[in-house]
Amino acid sequence: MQIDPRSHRPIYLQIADGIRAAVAAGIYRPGESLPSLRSLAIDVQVNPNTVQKAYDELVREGLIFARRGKGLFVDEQGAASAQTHAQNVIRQTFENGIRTGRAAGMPNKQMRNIFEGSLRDTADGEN
Amino acid sequence: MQIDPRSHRPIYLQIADGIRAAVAAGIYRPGESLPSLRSLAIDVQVNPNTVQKAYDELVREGLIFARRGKGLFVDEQGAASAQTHAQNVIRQTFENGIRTGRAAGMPNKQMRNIFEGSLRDTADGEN
Amino acid sequence: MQIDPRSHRPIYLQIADGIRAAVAAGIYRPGESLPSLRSLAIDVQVNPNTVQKAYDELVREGLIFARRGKGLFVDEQGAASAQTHAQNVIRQTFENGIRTGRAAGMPNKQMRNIFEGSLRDTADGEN
Amino acid sequence: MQIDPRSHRPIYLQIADGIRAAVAAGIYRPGESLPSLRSLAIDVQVNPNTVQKAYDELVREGLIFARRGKGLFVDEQGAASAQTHAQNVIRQTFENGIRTGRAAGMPNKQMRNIFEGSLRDTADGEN
DNA sequence: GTGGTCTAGACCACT
DNA sequence: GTGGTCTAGACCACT
Repeated sequence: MQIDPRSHRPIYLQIADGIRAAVAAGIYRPGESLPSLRSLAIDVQVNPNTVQKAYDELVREGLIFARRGKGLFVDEQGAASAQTHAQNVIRQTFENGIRTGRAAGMPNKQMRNIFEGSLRDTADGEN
Repeated sequence: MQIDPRSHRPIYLQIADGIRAAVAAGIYRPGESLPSLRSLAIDVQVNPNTVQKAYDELVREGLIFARRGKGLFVDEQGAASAQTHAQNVIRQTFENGIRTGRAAGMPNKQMRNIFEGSLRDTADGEN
Repeated sequence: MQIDPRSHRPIYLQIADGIRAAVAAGIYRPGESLPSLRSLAIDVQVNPNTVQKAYDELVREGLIFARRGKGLFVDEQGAASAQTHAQNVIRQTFENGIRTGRAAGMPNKQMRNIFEGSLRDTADGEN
Repeated sequence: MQIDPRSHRPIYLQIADGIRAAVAAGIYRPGESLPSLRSLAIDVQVNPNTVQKAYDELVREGLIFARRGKGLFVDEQGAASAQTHAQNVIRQTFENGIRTGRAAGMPNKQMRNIFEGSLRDTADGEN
Protein backbone atom coordinates (compact mmCIF):
# COMPACT_ATOMS: atom_id res chain seq x y z
CA MET A 1 0.00 0.00 0.00
CA GLN A 2 1.28 3.41 -1.03
CA ILE A 3 1.10 6.36 1.39
CA ASP A 4 2.03 9.84 0.20
CA PRO A 5 3.01 11.83 3.32
CA ARG A 6 3.06 15.07 1.32
CA SER A 7 -0.54 14.71 0.17
CA HIS A 8 -3.12 16.89 1.90
CA ARG A 9 -5.33 13.82 2.10
CA PRO A 10 -4.95 12.56 5.68
CA ILE A 11 -2.94 9.37 6.06
CA TYR A 12 -5.82 7.55 7.70
CA LEU A 13 -8.01 8.19 4.66
CA GLN A 14 -5.24 7.08 2.31
CA ILE A 15 -5.03 3.83 4.27
CA ALA A 16 -8.81 3.40 4.17
CA ASP A 17 -8.71 4.00 0.40
CA GLY A 18 -6.05 1.31 0.06
CA ILE A 19 -7.99 -1.30 2.03
CA ARG A 20 -11.19 -0.44 0.18
CA ALA A 21 -9.45 -0.90 -3.15
CA ALA A 22 -7.91 -4.18 -2.00
CA VAL A 23 -11.31 -5.52 -0.97
CA ALA A 24 -12.82 -4.31 -4.25
CA ALA A 25 -10.00 -6.09 -6.08
CA GLY A 26 -10.75 -9.32 -4.22
CA ILE A 27 -7.42 -9.37 -2.40
CA TYR A 28 -9.37 -9.70 0.84
CA ARG A 29 -12.55 -11.73 0.37
CA PRO A 30 -15.79 -11.70 2.41
CA GLY A 31 -15.30 -13.38 5.78
CA GLU A 32 -11.51 -13.25 5.53
CA SER A 33 -9.40 -11.45 8.08
CA LEU A 34 -7.50 -8.23 7.41
CA PRO A 35 -4.02 -7.32 8.62
CA SER A 36 -4.00 -6.52 12.33
CA LEU A 37 -3.73 -2.91 13.53
CA ARG A 38 -0.14 -3.40 14.65
CA SER A 39 1.10 -5.32 11.62
CA LEU A 40 -0.39 -2.85 9.14
CA ALA A 41 0.99 0.02 11.22
CA ILE A 42 4.50 -1.43 10.89
CA ASP A 43 3.88 -2.14 7.23
CA VAL A 44 2.96 1.45 6.29
CA GLN A 45 5.31 2.99 8.88
CA VAL A 46 2.62 4.75 10.83
CA ASN A 47 1.26 4.84 14.36
CA PRO A 48 -1.28 2.08 15.22
CA ASN A 49 -3.78 4.78 16.21
CA THR A 50 -3.77 6.06 12.65
CA VAL A 51 -4.49 2.60 11.27
CA GLN A 52 -7.21 2.25 13.88
CA LYS A 53 -8.83 5.45 12.60
CA ALA A 54 -8.70 4.09 9.05
CA TYR A 55 -10.32 0.79 10.05
CA ASP A 56 -12.89 2.69 12.12
CA GLU A 57 -13.89 4.55 8.97
CA LEU A 58 -14.43 1.27 7.12
CA VAL A 59 -16.36 -0.29 10.00
CA ARG A 60 -18.77 2.63 9.91
CA GLU A 61 -19.12 2.21 6.16
CA GLY A 62 -20.10 -1.40 6.77
CA LEU A 63 -17.26 -2.74 4.64
CA ILE A 64 -15.58 -4.60 7.50
CA PHE A 65 -16.34 -5.58 11.08
CA ALA A 66 -14.21 -6.09 14.18
CA ARG A 67 -14.15 -8.86 16.78
CA ARG A 68 -12.33 -7.93 19.96
CA GLY A 69 -9.37 -10.23 20.52
CA LYS A 70 -9.94 -11.93 17.18
CA GLY A 71 -9.29 -9.40 14.46
CA LEU A 72 -10.91 -7.54 11.59
CA PHE A 73 -12.93 -9.24 8.89
CA VAL A 74 -14.44 -8.35 5.54
CA ASP A 75 -18.22 -8.14 5.81
CA GLU A 76 -20.19 -10.64 3.72
CA GLN A 77 -22.27 -7.89 2.14
CA GLY A 78 -19.46 -5.37 2.33
CA ALA A 79 -17.34 -6.59 -0.59
CA ALA A 80 -19.95 -5.74 -3.18
CA SER A 81 -20.42 -2.31 -1.69
CA ALA A 82 -16.64 -1.77 -1.91
CA GLN A 83 -16.86 -2.17 -5.68
CA THR A 84 -19.54 0.48 -6.06
CA HIS A 85 -17.82 2.70 -3.52
CA ALA A 86 -14.57 2.52 -5.52
CA GLN A 87 -16.49 3.40 -8.69
CA ASN A 88 -18.04 6.41 -7.01
CA VAL A 89 -14.68 7.63 -5.77
CA ILE A 90 -13.15 7.29 -9.23
CA ARG A 91 -16.06 9.05 -10.87
CA GLN A 92 -15.86 11.83 -8.31
CA THR A 93 -12.15 12.23 -8.99
CA PHE A 94 -12.63 12.37 -12.75
CA GLU A 95 -15.40 14.93 -12.37
CA ASN A 96 -13.15 17.12 -10.24
CA GLY A 97 -10.49 17.05 -12.95
CA ILE A 98 -13.05 17.78 -15.63
CA ARG A 99 -14.50 20.68 -13.68
CA THR A 100 -11.01 22.16 -13.34
CA GLY A 101 -10.57 21.79 -17.10
CA ARG A 102 -13.94 23.41 -17.78
CA ALA A 103 -13.02 26.32 -15.52
CA ALA A 104 -9.84 26.77 -17.56
CA GLY A 105 -11.84 26.74 -20.80
CA MET A 106 -10.50 23.40 -21.96
CA PRO A 107 -12.51 21.56 -24.66
CA ASN A 108 -13.62 17.93 -24.17
CA LYS A 109 -11.29 16.75 -26.89
CA GLN A 110 -8.21 18.01 -25.05
CA MET A 111 -9.39 16.44 -21.79
CA ARG A 112 -9.84 13.10 -23.53
CA ASN A 113 -6.26 13.41 -24.80
CA ILE A 114 -4.97 14.09 -21.31
CA PHE A 115 -7.00 11.17 -19.96
CA GLU A 116 -5.60 8.76 -22.55
CA GLY A 117 -2.12 10.01 -21.78
CA SER A 118 -2.71 9.35 -18.09
CA LEU A 119 -3.93 5.82 -18.82
CA ARG A 120 -0.77 5.17 -20.82
CA ASP A 121 1.60 6.71 -18.27
CA THR A 122 0.20 4.78 -15.33
CA ALA A 123 0.03 1.46 -17.21
CA ASP A 124 1.77 -1.27 -15.26
CA GLY A 125 1.68 -3.99 -17.88
CA GLU A 126 -1.60 -5.52 -18.98
CA ASN A 127 -4.81 -3.56 -18.62
CA MET B 1 -15.44 30.22 -7.65
CA GLN B 2 -16.27 27.03 -5.73
CA ILE B 3 -14.77 26.44 -2.29
CA ASP B 4 -15.45 23.19 -0.43
CA PRO B 5 -14.81 23.79 3.28
CA ARG B 6 -15.03 20.05 3.97
CA SER B 7 -12.31 19.13 1.48
CA HIS B 8 -8.93 18.36 2.99
CA ARG B 9 -7.30 20.50 0.30
CA PRO B 10 -6.38 23.75 2.09
CA ILE B 11 -8.74 26.57 1.22
CA TYR B 12 -5.92 28.86 0.08
CA LEU B 13 -4.91 26.25 -2.52
CA GLN B 14 -8.51 25.90 -3.64
CA ILE B 15 -8.61 29.66 -4.17
CA ALA B 16 -5.30 29.59 -6.04
CA ASP B 17 -6.68 26.82 -8.25
CA GLY B 18 -9.69 28.98 -9.02
CA ILE B 19 -7.64 32.04 -9.98
CA ARG B 20 -5.32 29.93 -12.07
CA ALA B 21 -8.23 28.39 -13.94
CA ALA B 22 -9.75 31.83 -14.49
CA VAL B 23 -6.49 33.14 -15.94
CA ALA B 24 -6.14 30.06 -18.13
CA ALA B 25 -9.70 30.59 -19.33
CA GLY B 26 -8.94 34.20 -20.23
CA ILE B 27 -11.28 35.68 -17.64
CA TYR B 28 -8.33 37.72 -16.35
CA ARG B 29 -5.97 38.70 -19.20
CA PRO B 30 -2.23 39.54 -19.07
CA GLY B 31 -1.70 43.01 -17.64
CA GLU B 32 -5.17 43.18 -16.14
CA SER B 33 -5.70 43.61 -12.41
CA LEU B 34 -7.12 40.94 -10.12
CA PRO B 35 -9.83 41.39 -7.46
CA SER B 36 -8.60 42.98 -4.23
CA LEU B 37 -7.93 40.84 -1.17
CA ARG B 38 -10.97 42.11 0.62
CA SER B 39 -13.42 41.86 -2.27
CA LEU B 40 -12.37 38.31 -3.08
CA ALA B 41 -12.44 37.41 0.62
CA ILE B 42 -16.04 38.57 0.86
CA ASP B 43 -16.85 36.81 -2.40
CA VAL B 44 -15.68 33.38 -1.25
CA GLN B 45 -16.67 33.92 2.39
CA VAL B 46 -13.22 33.55 3.79
CA ASN B 47 -10.72 35.52 5.87
CA PRO B 48 -8.57 38.02 3.86
CA ASN B 49 -5.46 36.31 5.26
CA THR B 50 -6.45 33.15 3.41
CA VAL B 51 -6.81 35.03 0.12
CA GLN B 52 -3.44 36.64 0.79
CA LYS B 53 -1.87 33.21 1.07
CA ALA B 54 -3.44 32.16 -2.23
CA TYR B 55 -2.06 35.27 -3.99
CA ASP B 56 1.36 34.66 -2.40
CA GLU B 57 1.31 31.20 -3.91
CA LEU B 58 0.55 32.53 -7.38
CA VAL B 59 3.19 35.27 -7.13
CA ARG B 60 5.73 32.59 -6.25
CA GLU B 61 4.61 30.63 -9.29
CA GLY B 62 5.10 33.73 -11.47
CA LEU B 63 1.51 33.75 -12.64
CA ILE B 64 0.79 37.17 -11.15
CA PHE B 65 2.83 40.05 -9.73
CA ALA B 66 2.22 42.88 -7.29
CA ARG B 67 2.59 46.64 -7.92
CA ARG B 68 2.89 48.23 -4.51
CA GLY B 69 -0.08 50.43 -3.80
CA LYS B 70 -1.74 49.50 -7.09
CA GLY B 71 -2.74 45.89 -6.73
CA LEU B 72 -2.11 42.53 -8.34
CA PHE B 73 -1.76 41.95 -12.08
CA VAL B 74 -1.61 38.97 -14.41
CA ASP B 75 1.90 38.38 -15.72
CA GLU B 76 2.44 38.67 -19.49
CA GLN B 77 3.80 35.13 -19.66
CA GLY B 78 1.42 34.08 -16.90
CA ALA B 79 -1.50 33.09 -19.07
CA ALA B 80 0.48 30.45 -20.93
CA SER B 81 1.96 29.10 -17.73
CA ALA B 82 -1.52 28.92 -16.22
CA GLN B 83 -2.59 26.77 -19.16
CA THR B 84 0.18 24.25 -18.63
CA HIS B 85 -0.28 24.35 -14.87
CA ALA B 86 -3.99 23.62 -15.24
CA GLN B 87 -3.15 20.75 -17.55
CA ASN B 88 -0.79 19.31 -14.96
CA VAL B 89 -3.38 19.60 -12.22
CA ILE B 90 -5.96 17.87 -14.37
CA ARG B 91 -3.56 15.16 -15.43
CA GLN B 92 -2.60 14.60 -11.81
CA THR B 93 -6.25 14.29 -10.85
CA PHE B 94 -7.01 11.81 -13.60
CA GLU B 95 -3.99 9.74 -12.64
CA ASN B 96 -5.18 9.61 -9.04
CA GLY B 97 -8.54 8.28 -10.20
CA ILE B 98 -6.90 5.78 -12.51
CA ARG B 99 -4.59 4.55 -9.78
CA THR B 100 -7.58 3.98 -7.51
CA GLY B 101 -9.27 2.04 -10.30
CA ARG B 102 -6.16 -0.05 -10.93
CA ALA B 103 -5.93 -0.84 -7.23
CA ALA B 104 -9.52 -2.08 -7.37
CA GLY B 105 -8.70 -4.24 -10.40
CA MET B 106 -10.74 -2.17 -12.82
CA PRO B 107 -9.93 -2.60 -16.55
CA ASN B 108 -9.12 0.41 -18.75
CA LYS B 109 -12.31 -0.06 -20.68
CA GLN B 110 -14.47 0.43 -17.61
CA MET B 111 -12.49 3.50 -16.60
CA ARG B 112 -13.03 5.00 -20.06
CA ASN B 113 -16.73 4.38 -19.65
CA ILE B 114 -16.76 6.11 -16.30
CA PHE B 115 -14.75 9.00 -17.75
CA GLU B 116 -17.17 9.49 -20.63
CA GLY B 117 -20.05 9.35 -18.18
CA SER B 118 -18.38 12.06 -16.12
CA LEU B 119 -17.87 14.23 -19.20
CA ARG B 120 -21.55 13.87 -20.01
CA ASP B 121 -22.81 14.45 -16.46
CA THR B 122 -20.78 17.60 -15.95
CA ALA B 123 -21.64 19.07 -19.33
CA ASP B 124 -23.13 22.52 -18.92
CA GLY B 125 -24.18 23.06 -22.50
CA GLU B 126 -21.60 23.27 -25.27
CA ASN B 127 -18.19 21.64 -24.84
CA MET C 1 -28.47 -16.78 26.39
CA GLN C 2 -27.96 -13.65 24.31
CA ILE C 3 -24.45 -12.15 23.96
CA ASP C 4 -23.92 -8.93 22.01
CA PRO C 5 -20.25 -8.75 20.99
CA ARG C 6 -20.66 -5.13 19.92
CA SER C 7 -21.95 -3.96 23.29
CA HIS C 8 -19.42 -2.18 25.45
CA ARG C 9 -20.58 -4.24 28.43
CA PRO C 10 -17.85 -6.84 28.90
CA ILE C 11 -18.86 -10.26 27.65
CA TYR C 12 -18.12 -11.93 30.99
CA LEU C 13 -20.65 -9.60 32.67
CA GLN C 14 -23.21 -10.32 29.96
CA ILE C 15 -22.76 -14.03 30.69
CA ALA C 16 -23.05 -13.45 34.45
CA ASP C 17 -26.26 -11.48 33.82
CA GLY C 18 -27.63 -14.39 31.85
CA ILE C 19 -26.86 -16.96 34.55
CA ARG C 20 -28.26 -14.71 37.24
CA ALA C 21 -31.49 -14.25 35.30
CA ALA C 22 -31.73 -18.00 34.71
CA VAL C 23 -31.34 -18.68 38.44
CA ALA C 24 -33.87 -15.96 39.25
CA ALA C 25 -36.28 -17.53 36.76
CA GLY C 26 -35.85 -20.96 38.40
CA ILE C 27 -34.15 -22.54 35.39
CA TYR C 28 -31.32 -23.56 37.72
CA ARG C 29 -32.60 -24.36 41.24
CA PRO C 30 -30.74 -24.22 44.58
CA GLY C 31 -28.40 -27.19 44.92
CA GLU C 32 -28.48 -27.98 41.20
CA SER C 33 -25.32 -27.94 39.10
CA LEU C 34 -24.55 -25.38 36.41
CA PRO C 35 -23.24 -26.06 32.89
CA SER C 36 -19.49 -26.78 32.73
CA LEU C 37 -17.08 -24.09 31.61
CA ARG C 38 -16.45 -25.74 28.30
CA SER C 39 -20.05 -26.58 27.46
CA LEU C 40 -21.21 -23.04 28.20
CA ALA C 41 -18.22 -21.62 26.32
CA ILE C 42 -19.21 -23.58 23.22
CA ASP C 43 -22.83 -22.62 23.74
CA VAL C 44 -22.21 -18.85 23.72
CA GLN C 45 -19.27 -19.05 21.27
CA VAL C 46 -16.73 -17.64 23.61
CA ASN C 47 -13.38 -18.56 25.14
CA PRO C 48 -13.65 -20.74 28.33
CA ASN C 49 -11.56 -18.13 30.18
CA THR C 50 -14.36 -15.64 29.67
CA VAL C 51 -16.94 -18.04 31.13
CA GLN C 52 -14.54 -18.67 34.02
CA LYS C 53 -14.50 -14.95 34.75
CA ALA C 54 -18.30 -14.86 34.71
CA TYR C 55 -18.51 -17.76 37.21
CA ASP C 56 -15.84 -16.08 39.39
CA GLU C 57 -18.07 -13.04 39.51
CA LEU C 58 -21.08 -15.05 40.64
CA VAL C 59 -19.08 -16.96 43.24
CA ARG C 60 -17.90 -13.65 44.66
CA GLU C 61 -21.56 -12.52 44.75
CA GLY C 62 -22.50 -15.67 46.66
CA LEU C 63 -25.00 -16.78 44.05
CA ILE C 64 -23.13 -20.00 43.26
CA PHE C 65 -20.33 -22.02 44.84
CA ALA C 66 -17.74 -24.51 43.61
CA ARG C 67 -17.18 -28.11 44.84
CA ARG C 68 -13.68 -29.06 43.78
CA GLY C 69 -13.75 -31.77 41.14
CA LYS C 70 -17.54 -31.79 41.07
CA GLY C 71 -18.53 -28.52 39.46
CA LEU C 72 -20.54 -25.42 40.28
CA PHE C 73 -23.81 -25.33 42.18
CA VAL C 74 -26.53 -22.82 42.91
CA ASP C 75 -26.37 -21.58 46.51
CA GLU C 76 -29.36 -22.30 48.76
CA GLN C 77 -29.83 -18.60 49.47
CA GLY C 78 -28.64 -17.77 45.96
CA ALA C 79 -31.98 -17.88 44.23
CA ALA C 80 -33.46 -15.18 46.42
CA SER C 81 -30.38 -13.00 46.04
CA ALA C 82 -30.55 -13.45 42.26
CA GLN C 83 -34.09 -12.12 42.34
CA THR C 84 -33.15 -8.95 44.16
CA HIS C 85 -30.00 -8.58 42.06
CA ALA C 86 -32.01 -8.86 38.83
CA GLN C 87 -34.43 -6.26 40.20
CA ASN C 88 -31.55 -3.90 40.88
CA VAL C 89 -30.12 -4.36 37.40
CA ILE C 90 -33.51 -3.69 35.83
CA ARG C 91 -34.14 -0.68 38.00
CA GLN C 92 -30.70 0.65 37.15
CA THR C 93 -31.42 0.21 33.44
CA PHE C 94 -34.78 1.96 33.65
CA GLU C 95 -33.21 4.84 35.55
CA ASN C 96 -30.56 5.23 32.86
CA GLY C 97 -33.27 5.51 30.22
CA ILE C 98 -35.26 7.94 32.32
CA ARG C 99 -32.20 10.11 32.95
CA THR C 100 -31.57 10.29 29.20
CA GLY C 101 -35.17 11.30 28.66
CA ARG C 102 -34.98 13.96 31.38
CA ALA C 103 -31.82 15.36 29.78
CA ALA C 104 -33.70 15.65 26.49
CA GLY C 105 -36.57 17.44 28.23
CA MET C 106 -39.03 14.57 27.87
CA PRO C 107 -42.08 14.61 30.21
CA ASN C 108 -42.95 11.58 32.36
CA LYS C 109 -46.07 10.95 30.35
CA GLN C 110 -44.13 10.43 27.15
CA MET C 111 -41.69 8.14 28.93
CA ARG C 112 -44.56 6.03 30.24
CA ASN C 113 -45.88 5.77 26.69
CA ILE C 114 -42.51 4.61 25.42
CA PHE C 115 -42.27 2.13 28.29
CA GLU C 116 -45.68 0.63 27.53
CA GLY C 117 -44.72 0.43 23.86
CA SER C 118 -41.56 -1.43 24.82
CA LEU C 119 -43.53 -3.86 26.98
CA ARG C 120 -45.83 -4.55 24.05
CA ASP C 121 -43.08 -4.87 21.44
CA THR C 122 -41.03 -7.30 23.49
CA ALA C 123 -44.00 -9.44 24.48
CA ASP C 124 -43.39 -13.05 23.52
CA GLY C 125 -46.82 -14.42 24.34
CA GLU C 126 -48.09 -14.45 27.90
CA ASN C 127 -46.78 -11.93 30.43
CA MET D 1 -22.83 17.17 31.83
CA GLN D 2 -22.35 14.03 33.93
CA ILE D 3 -19.56 11.55 33.13
CA ASP D 4 -19.37 8.26 35.00
CA PRO D 5 -15.76 7.08 34.75
CA ARG D 6 -16.70 3.67 36.17
CA SER D 7 -19.28 2.95 33.49
CA HIS D 8 -18.29 0.51 30.78
CA ARG D 9 -19.74 2.95 28.26
CA PRO D 10 -16.75 4.80 26.79
CA ILE D 11 -16.37 8.39 27.91
CA TYR D 12 -16.55 9.72 24.37
CA LEU D 13 -19.98 8.10 23.91
CA GLN D 14 -21.18 9.48 27.24
CA ILE D 15 -20.16 12.93 26.05
CA ALA D 16 -21.91 12.41 22.71
CA ASP D 17 -25.02 11.30 24.59
CA GLY D 18 -24.89 14.46 26.68
CA ILE D 19 -24.60 16.78 23.68
CA ARG D 20 -27.32 14.91 21.85
CA ALA D 21 -29.64 15.25 24.83
CA ALA D 22 -28.81 18.94 25.15
CA VAL D 23 -29.64 19.55 21.50
CA ALA D 24 -32.84 17.51 21.85
CA ALA D 25 -33.73 19.62 24.89
CA GLY D 26 -33.19 22.82 22.93
CA ILE D 27 -30.22 23.98 25.01
CA TYR D 28 -28.28 24.32 21.77
CA ARG D 29 -30.47 25.42 18.87
CA PRO D 30 -30.00 24.92 15.10
CA GLY D 31 -27.25 27.16 13.76
CA GLU D 32 -25.88 27.92 17.21
CA SER D 33 -22.33 27.11 18.19
CA LEU D 34 -21.35 24.38 20.65
CA PRO D 35 -18.64 24.53 23.31
CA SER D 36 -15.17 24.31 21.77
CA LEU D 37 -13.12 21.12 22.02
CA ARG D 38 -10.79 22.64 24.59
CA SER D 39 -13.42 24.30 26.75
CA LEU D 40 -15.59 21.20 26.93
CA ALA D 41 -12.49 19.10 27.64
CA ILE D 42 -11.71 21.28 30.64
CA ASP D 43 -15.36 21.25 31.65
CA VAL D 44 -15.69 17.46 31.82
CA GLN D 45 -12.08 16.95 32.94
CA VAL D 46 -11.04 14.92 29.97
CA ASN D 47 -8.45 15.02 27.18
CA PRO D 48 -9.42 17.19 24.15
CA ASN D 49 -8.91 14.14 21.91
CA THR D 50 -11.73 12.38 23.72
CA VAL D 51 -14.08 15.31 23.19
CA GLN D 52 -12.98 15.39 19.56
CA LYS D 53 -13.98 11.74 19.19
CA ALA D 54 -17.39 12.52 20.70
CA TYR D 55 -17.99 15.45 18.33
CA ASP D 56 -16.76 13.33 15.42
CA GLU D 57 -19.49 10.84 16.24
CA LEU D 58 -22.13 13.56 16.11
CA VAL D 59 -20.76 15.03 12.88
CA ARG D 60 -21.12 11.60 11.24
CA GLU D 61 -24.67 11.38 12.56
CA GLY D 62 -25.41 14.69 10.89
CA LEU D 63 -26.45 16.33 14.14
CA ILE D 64 -23.71 18.96 14.07
CA PHE D 65 -21.11 20.26 11.62
CA ALA D 66 -17.64 21.74 12.02
CA ARG D 67 -16.00 24.81 10.49
CA ARG D 68 -12.22 24.82 10.79
CA GLY D 69 -11.08 27.82 12.76
CA LYS D 70 -14.65 28.82 13.54
CA GLY D 71 -16.18 26.16 15.72
CA LEU D 72 -18.90 23.55 15.89
CA PHE D 73 -22.53 24.26 15.06
CA VAL D 74 -25.87 22.53 15.37
CA ASP D 75 -27.14 21.44 11.97
CA GLU D 76 -30.39 23.03 10.81
CA GLN D 77 -31.98 19.64 10.12
CA GLY D 78 -30.02 17.93 12.86
CA ALA D 79 -32.01 19.14 15.85
CA ALA D 80 -35.16 17.29 14.85
CA SER D 81 -33.18 14.12 14.31
CA ALA D 82 -31.72 14.49 17.80
CA GLN D 83 -35.23 14.22 19.25
CA THR D 84 -36.00 10.97 17.47
CA HIS D 85 -32.51 9.66 18.20
CA ALA D 86 -33.02 10.32 21.91
CA GLN D 87 -36.37 8.51 21.80
CA ASN D 88 -34.77 5.50 20.13
CA VAL D 89 -32.02 5.35 22.73
CA ILE D 90 -34.55 5.49 25.56
CA ARG D 91 -36.72 2.84 24.02
CA GLN D 92 -33.70 0.63 23.46
CA THR D 93 -32.72 1.04 27.09
CA PHE D 94 -36.18 0.22 28.39
CA GLU D 95 -36.34 -2.86 26.18
CA ASN D 96 -33.02 -4.08 27.52
CA GLY D 97 -34.33 -3.76 31.06
CA ILE D 98 -37.56 -5.51 30.14
CA ARG D 99 -35.71 -8.35 28.44
CA THR D 100 -33.64 -8.85 31.58
CA GLY D 101 -36.84 -8.97 33.61
CA ARG D 102 -38.43 -11.47 31.20
CA ALA D 103 -35.34 -13.68 31.43
CA ALA D 104 -35.71 -13.64 35.21
CA GLY D 105 -39.38 -14.62 34.90
CA MET D 106 -40.66 -11.28 36.12
CA PRO D 107 -44.33 -10.41 35.29
CA ASN D 108 -45.23 -7.13 33.53
CA LYS D 109 -46.96 -5.86 36.63
CA GLN D 110 -43.80 -6.04 38.70
CA MET D 111 -41.80 -4.31 35.95
CA ARG D 112 -44.33 -1.49 35.85
CA ASN D 113 -43.91 -1.10 39.60
CA ILE D 114 -40.15 -0.90 39.26
CA PHE D 115 -40.52 1.61 36.43
CA GLU D 116 -42.80 3.87 38.44
CA GLY D 117 -40.39 3.65 41.37
CA SER D 118 -37.57 4.71 39.07
CA LEU D 119 -39.59 7.66 37.80
CA ARG D 120 -40.19 8.75 41.38
CA ASP D 121 -36.62 8.24 42.56
CA THR D 122 -35.08 10.23 39.72
CA ALA D 123 -37.59 13.06 39.91
CA ASP D 124 -35.85 16.41 40.16
CA GLY D 125 -38.89 18.54 40.89
CA GLU D 126 -41.56 19.05 38.25
CA ASN D 127 -42.07 16.46 35.51
C1' DG E 1 -1.56 -11.27 20.19
C1' DT E 2 -5.89 -8.46 18.85
C1' DG E 3 -9.18 -4.58 18.89
C1' DG E 4 -10.50 -0.31 21.63
C1' DT E 5 -10.07 3.74 24.79
C1' DC E 6 -7.60 7.34 26.75
C1' DT E 7 -3.84 10.74 27.88
C1' DA E 8 -0.25 14.06 26.78
C1' DG E 9 1.56 16.77 23.65
C1' DA E 10 3.11 18.47 18.92
C1' DC E 11 1.92 20.67 14.68
C1' DC E 12 -1.15 22.41 10.84
C1' DA E 13 -4.82 25.33 8.50
C1' DC E 14 -7.92 28.92 9.26
C1' DT E 15 -10.17 32.97 11.99
C1' DG F 1 -8.40 30.64 19.67
C1' DT F 2 -10.69 26.73 16.85
C1' DG F 3 -11.08 22.23 14.53
C1' DG F 4 -8.17 18.21 12.78
C1' DT F 5 -4.24 14.90 12.34
C1' DC F 6 -0.63 12.35 14.17
C1' DT F 7 2.74 10.18 17.44
C1' DA F 8 4.08 7.70 21.62
C1' DG F 9 2.72 5.08 25.02
C1' DA F 10 -0.39 3.10 28.80
C1' DC F 11 -4.08 0.08 30.01
C1' DC F 12 -8.30 -2.93 29.32
C1' DA F 13 -11.16 -6.95 27.58
C1' DC F 14 -10.91 -11.03 25.07
C1' DT F 15 -8.45 -15.05 22.48
